[in-house]
Amino acid sequence: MVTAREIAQLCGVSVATVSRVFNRPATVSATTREHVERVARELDFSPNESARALSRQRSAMVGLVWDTDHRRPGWRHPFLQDLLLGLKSALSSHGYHLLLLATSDDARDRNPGVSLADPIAYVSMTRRHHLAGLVLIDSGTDADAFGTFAQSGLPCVALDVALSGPRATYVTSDNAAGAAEAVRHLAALGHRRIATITGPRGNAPAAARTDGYLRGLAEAGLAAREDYVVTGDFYRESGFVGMRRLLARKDPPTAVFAASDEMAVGALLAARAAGLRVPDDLAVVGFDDIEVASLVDPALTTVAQDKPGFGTAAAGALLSMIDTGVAPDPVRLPTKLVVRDSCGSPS
Amino acid sequence: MVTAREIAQLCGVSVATVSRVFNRPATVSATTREHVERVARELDFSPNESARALSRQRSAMVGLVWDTDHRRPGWRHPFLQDLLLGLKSALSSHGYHLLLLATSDDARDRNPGVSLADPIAYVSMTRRHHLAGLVLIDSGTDADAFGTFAQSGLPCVALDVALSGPRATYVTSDNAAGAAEAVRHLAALGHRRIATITGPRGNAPAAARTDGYLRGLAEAGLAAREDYVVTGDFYRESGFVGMRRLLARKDPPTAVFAASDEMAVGALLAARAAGLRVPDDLAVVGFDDIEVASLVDPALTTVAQDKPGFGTAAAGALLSMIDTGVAPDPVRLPTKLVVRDSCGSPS
DNA sequence: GCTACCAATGTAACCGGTTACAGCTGCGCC
DNA sequence: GGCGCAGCTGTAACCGGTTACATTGGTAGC
Repeated sequence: MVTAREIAQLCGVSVATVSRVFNRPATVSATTREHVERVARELDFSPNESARALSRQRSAMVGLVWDTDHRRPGWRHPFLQDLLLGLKSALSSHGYHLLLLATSDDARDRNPGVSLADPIAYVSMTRRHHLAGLVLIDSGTDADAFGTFAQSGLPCVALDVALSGPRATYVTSDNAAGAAEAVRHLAALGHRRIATITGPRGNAPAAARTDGYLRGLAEAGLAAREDYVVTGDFYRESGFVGMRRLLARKDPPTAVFAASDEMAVGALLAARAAGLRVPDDLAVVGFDDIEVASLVDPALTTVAQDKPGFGTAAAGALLSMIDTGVAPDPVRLPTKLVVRDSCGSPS
Repeated sequence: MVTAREIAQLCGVSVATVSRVFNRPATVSATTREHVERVARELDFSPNESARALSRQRSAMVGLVWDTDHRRPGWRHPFLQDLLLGLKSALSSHGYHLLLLATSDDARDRNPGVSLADPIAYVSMTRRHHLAGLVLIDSGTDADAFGTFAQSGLPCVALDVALSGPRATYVTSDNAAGAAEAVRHLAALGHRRIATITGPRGNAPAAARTDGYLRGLAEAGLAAREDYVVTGDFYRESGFVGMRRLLARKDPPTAVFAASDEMAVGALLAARAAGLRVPDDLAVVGFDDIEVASLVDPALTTVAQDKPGFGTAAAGALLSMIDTGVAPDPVRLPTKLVVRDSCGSPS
């Protein structure tokens, strides 16, 4: 690895000048700048990141806090891969890398009831590594943990969790609009008894989807019924159970909006178990557009989220916050209704 | 952030001693060691990682090279999330973090034909960040790129790509054994005409699965037939096309082993399109046990890979290589046949 | 011709640790 | 008593950059 000192010697200038060429090119005369740049290119020099981070008190890395819920080992993020892809490509174009922060499992064992094991440990790691900012992935319903981040003063952007602070913002889908569109779609197909299986209480996207469901009903001129709202937890099994409960109602619904594709799949299975045909006897709409949505039988009509968009939006918000020091407004990504076969065709 | 200097002052010792307490505790007398440890704990001190990396010429970070194939934008790793989970937990217990390396998309645009854009850029980034090692995820069939890593002298472990060198090793599933078991399972169900849809040429796991297929046939006392081997590329569509070609044979197979679940799903669809019932008219086995395997209809019998095992094995191999300086033997993870509904029950 | 100022560059302190080497102390042993 | 050695600790150089401040030379203005 060639150092700035060597470049400086070869060019007959001081290290300070070499450093300036890379950091404040405008303050260096064109002649020397070009000379240094040429030599640096020939020797394949680029500044050592550890030294740079130490000196500037700031590295070219952004931390990713992705702590899986201890109580739900089977939980998977519905589109982590696309998210990472989006993050990576947006960050790379600004020269940043993504550091996947890991706390020891010990911490999680010490705090068994808490989904995000130890926010303070993350903040401390962030400082020790001089990270430029943090991306926080929702890992359950533990809003307290996120407060620690917002108050830490570190630039951070949360995904699907409302976060606000002088240096904190978040990105989420326009969950309410997506849910409302789904419900209007069902209503347009002639359904009048439309139920919903919601996400867990305390989860912001879940709440927004329920709001959207109610709004969609209102927009379609339908009355909301309390007995048509059952609470799930985003997992498949809760969709199955929820659907079974809905079908046991006196006046069972003819259509259901599930707040996640996993639950929609569960609902599909429950319908099949009850001897109902989808979409003829029951219409189902999901939310997320995960990969399996197109594979189940019938293929699931669902509200698609802009998966890579999450990553690029998060990176964009974070980078602007790092550069300007002020938190941009929260980002609300548009959703898109993907019509497949689980609702039938317009009658 | 409190520094070692402050701890030293408070304890009335030199910074060197504080440093030794954290790095070579044995060389410090018990009295001072405990004193320093106590004060450090009270002030929540832990060494600054940038400074430490600079000084030691080695950071507590491992790089992840995950470059998606440019020619196949839709490609997704079958189990990236589990892999990361495994990696993260194994690394964290040794105090390491995972740095997701990103090259600018420019490089990829400059070298359009190459799946792994710019191995040299990755090696250089690794050096600049003083990374302790690299984890390489297979990103296509571009074996040349991996040679650059093996020769760089950096400790690196590849996933599903044979890599060897003084500081290089790899982890993979026991693909041959898994494939052989799948074929024996089909033979045990009475099938005598068993075909396969392979992965792409030049891909090591694909080749191993084909070998296993042939071995399985031999073990079942069945003769291999050239016209029962069609080449796919792991993607669903190639499974569809491959199955269609197999069904067009004079003497079509009654069972097929697909070298990936995606292709198995494609085969399922092709069978349905041809009016065949699975498993009655055709038995299908896949490989990977991705999430959709359990969701398709009929649920797919498949060879499951030890997904988090990949991560923990890779981390283990890498850490031991970092500590000892010598490359451990390649790891071959056992697979497990998961019997579902796509092959029917024993006749 | 002298001063004021600006642009370009060098000097040196600093970021916060690690570690080779040297110094000191106390002990055992001849 | 003196020597050697081991154990502990301090001193200071170093890792490789960044940047506040000083310095230099040149130019414009009066």
